[in-house]
Amino acid sequence: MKKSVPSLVKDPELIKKRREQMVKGAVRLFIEKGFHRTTTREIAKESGFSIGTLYEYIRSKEDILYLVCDAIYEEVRDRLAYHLDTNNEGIDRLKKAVAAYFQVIHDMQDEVLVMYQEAKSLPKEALSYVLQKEVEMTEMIEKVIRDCAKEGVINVDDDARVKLVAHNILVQGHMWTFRRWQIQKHFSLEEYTTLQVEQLLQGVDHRPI
Amino acid sequence: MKKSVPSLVKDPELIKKRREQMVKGAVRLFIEKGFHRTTTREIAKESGFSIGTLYEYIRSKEDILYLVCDAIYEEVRDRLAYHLDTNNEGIDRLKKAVAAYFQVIHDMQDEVLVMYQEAKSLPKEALSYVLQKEVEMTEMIEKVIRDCAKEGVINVDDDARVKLVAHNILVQGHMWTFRRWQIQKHFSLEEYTTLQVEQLLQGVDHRPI
Amino acid sequence: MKKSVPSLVKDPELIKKRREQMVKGAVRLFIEKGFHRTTTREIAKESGFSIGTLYEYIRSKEDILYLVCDAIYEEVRDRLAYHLDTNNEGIDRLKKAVAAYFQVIHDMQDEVLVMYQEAKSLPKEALSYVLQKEVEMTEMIEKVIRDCAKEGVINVDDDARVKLVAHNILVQGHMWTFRRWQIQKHFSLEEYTTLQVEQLLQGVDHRPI
Amino acid sequence: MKKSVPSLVKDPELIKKRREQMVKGAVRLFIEKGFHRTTTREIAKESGFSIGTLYEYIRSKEDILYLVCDAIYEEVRDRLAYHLDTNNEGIDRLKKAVAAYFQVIHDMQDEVLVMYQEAKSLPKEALSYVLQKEVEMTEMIEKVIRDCAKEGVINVDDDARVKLVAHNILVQGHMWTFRRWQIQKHFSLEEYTTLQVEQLLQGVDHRPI
DNA sequence: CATGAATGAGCCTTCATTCAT
DNA sequence: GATGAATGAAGGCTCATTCAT
Repeated sequence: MKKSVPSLVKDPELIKKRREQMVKGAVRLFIEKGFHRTTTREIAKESGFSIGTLYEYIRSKEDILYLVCDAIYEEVRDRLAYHLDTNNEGIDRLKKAVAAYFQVIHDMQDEVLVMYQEAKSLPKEALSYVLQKEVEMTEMIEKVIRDCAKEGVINVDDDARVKLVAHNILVQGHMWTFRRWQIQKHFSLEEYTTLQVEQLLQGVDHRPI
Repeated sequence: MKKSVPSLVKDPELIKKRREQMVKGAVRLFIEKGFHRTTTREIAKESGFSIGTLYEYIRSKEDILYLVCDAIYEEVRDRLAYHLDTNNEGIDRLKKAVAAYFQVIHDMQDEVLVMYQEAKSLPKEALSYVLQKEVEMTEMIEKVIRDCAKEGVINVDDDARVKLVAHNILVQGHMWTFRRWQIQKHFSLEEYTTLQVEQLLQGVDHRPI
Repeated sequence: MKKSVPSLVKDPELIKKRREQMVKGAVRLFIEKGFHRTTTREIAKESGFSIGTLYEYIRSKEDILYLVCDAIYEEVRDRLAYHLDTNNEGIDRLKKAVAAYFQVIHDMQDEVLVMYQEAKSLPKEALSYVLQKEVEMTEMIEKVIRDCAKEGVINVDDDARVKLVAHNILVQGHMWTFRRWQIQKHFSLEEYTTLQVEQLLQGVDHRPI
Repeated sequence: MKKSVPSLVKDPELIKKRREQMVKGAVRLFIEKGFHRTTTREIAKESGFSIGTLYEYIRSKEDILYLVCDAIYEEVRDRLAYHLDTNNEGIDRLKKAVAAYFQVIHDMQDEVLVMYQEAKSLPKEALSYVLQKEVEMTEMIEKVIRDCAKEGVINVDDDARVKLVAHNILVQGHMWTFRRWQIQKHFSLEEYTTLQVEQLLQGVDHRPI
């Protein structure tokens, strides 16, 4: 399911290492000036090698964007998965999940921003792969909601509503970075999290015991 | 507060007319291929005049982007304002506002998408002007919420919560276009509106009498 | 049947003029260092305009090569046609034709050399168009042979032989430029022409009265 | 008289073996895409070793072209020499020589084509060496003609005419590959050979007894 | 005012060659 | 001797912008 970017270099260890450098450098630059205004030479330099070497590990500039988006998604998902793993019970399961998710987004603000703003420049096929990750993220959140519903701590009758709530949560995460110039002026992350959870819970007809 | 784009042409009527052509053409192209992949030549052609003429009415390509973003925001705001004008009472005021807002976004899906995706490429100053419009939009929604609160049909105690709810509504509008590949597969606009309003109302602790 | 190279410039007069400059400059450079070792920048400079302007009149470097080959063939053919026009009778018709052809090749030695050496780098389709010109040239020579045969001054029974003789003549023309480092050391153009005609005539079983 | 290409490797056996691989691979690629469009990496791969190894046996890409041209010439000449060795008498000596030469060219069509098309890219000095082989070939043919003349089976008075006829034969060989898209459509190799010999013989004033 | 030809900085990418392992 | 990762000069091409007509 994962699209692999071909490389002229054979050693897989080296490919991994160099691509990590590359992604790191590219993210820094994309954050600063966006994908289109960043040149491949700048990326090479920021990554610590020559333009020739850069092209030993990718075929085109778009490959870098794909690598960047892929890496960011991977990290977001891994971090989230890690936090969701903790055994929470009852309504806490959802609360902690939201908090964890918001925290991950917060920690990776710039990266998340870049990814959502530049992914559209991906070639069609690559874009599909990346969007698939978004679907996976949604499903992770959906699962938490469904689990809570099964336990009876929240009341979300139909599947459509589960989907909607999941999307809402996801988007409220993005909102923390996309509207930061407004939101973060008024709320700390904790406040934001608390308030959104309250909104959410009432909304899903949570009845405290 | 509005940033005016200088033109070499004097006749204001003409400026208006030409820029309307220009924005219309540019939006079509930006929707299709994005700001960076669209050339000024293409914009001129799509607008129905020569590249030379194009530059009689703007100073740089970025000016076009500003004009486009400005025009789209203007239209969204105007349409929304028009719908909010209708005299609604009680909780309907909010319901109708949300519905109207979602409808406007729906009607202008492509334009909204383009604006939010490309605005980041605006020069700093121009970006500020455009973001200001976002603030205005938020305030329009905030006002509706506050009015409802005053009437007592909803219960939003503090100002922070008002802001948050307003932002949530706004963002749920964007979500309708940004995640359309997911959302619009599962919901019609009416369903989406109904469900989101339900979520919202429960969330703002609306107690039906 | 002629493949036209698209241009961004509209004025046909200008296109013609600029392309003539371009072909002239390119031929000079191709003669000196070949197609692959000549850069588009050099061609632009040699033609007297900027690289940007160059690309207003062509789409790719290969277009230049096509223009060059086309122009050379056109000129060779036109010159040849002009000489064949003269009313000759009897065996003179053939003698004069060969002489005229050799003379044209001689006058355009460098151009002919370049064309035959570089045409292979043309994209497939363009190559076909150019090879078509070669066919036309062959047919012109074939006609002369056939006319002499009809008159009875030479004796070439079947069509295959006509073709062969025509090709031989054509190739003996190329030989004058391709093997010049050998041939032109030993013969003047007149000597070469005389000798080849002699060979040719005996070969086609010419019986002097 | 043979220009030797320096190698970093000492073992002459190895040099020979590797260079044979190299030439074989390079010819395949040159036939397919020409010298300039073939990369050294491709040649290394096609030859079965690494780019690093390739450069152990040559100094530059042009060395490969030289090796290729040299090898092809060598083979053509050897094959031709082998066929000329047979003891023929009278006019058969010439007939068989031409037939043998055409056959060799026919058997090595692609190689011959490549050599004549790419040799021009050789550095000046290397080109001289290669052209020298052409001279040798011409001399081989000249000798056959002269031998026949001495025997009195053909009548070629002066040396100039011998040279010319030799060149004609040589070039008619090339013609079989260079104009194959025309010639081979109309003639089989036997037909071509027969017809060309007829032309030739009549031309050199052959009087059958 | 309108036109469109001219400009050239700058971009992405390739590839012959080197050299440490 | 063999390998292949690293290098960077150089090439083809684009496109925002200008300016003479």
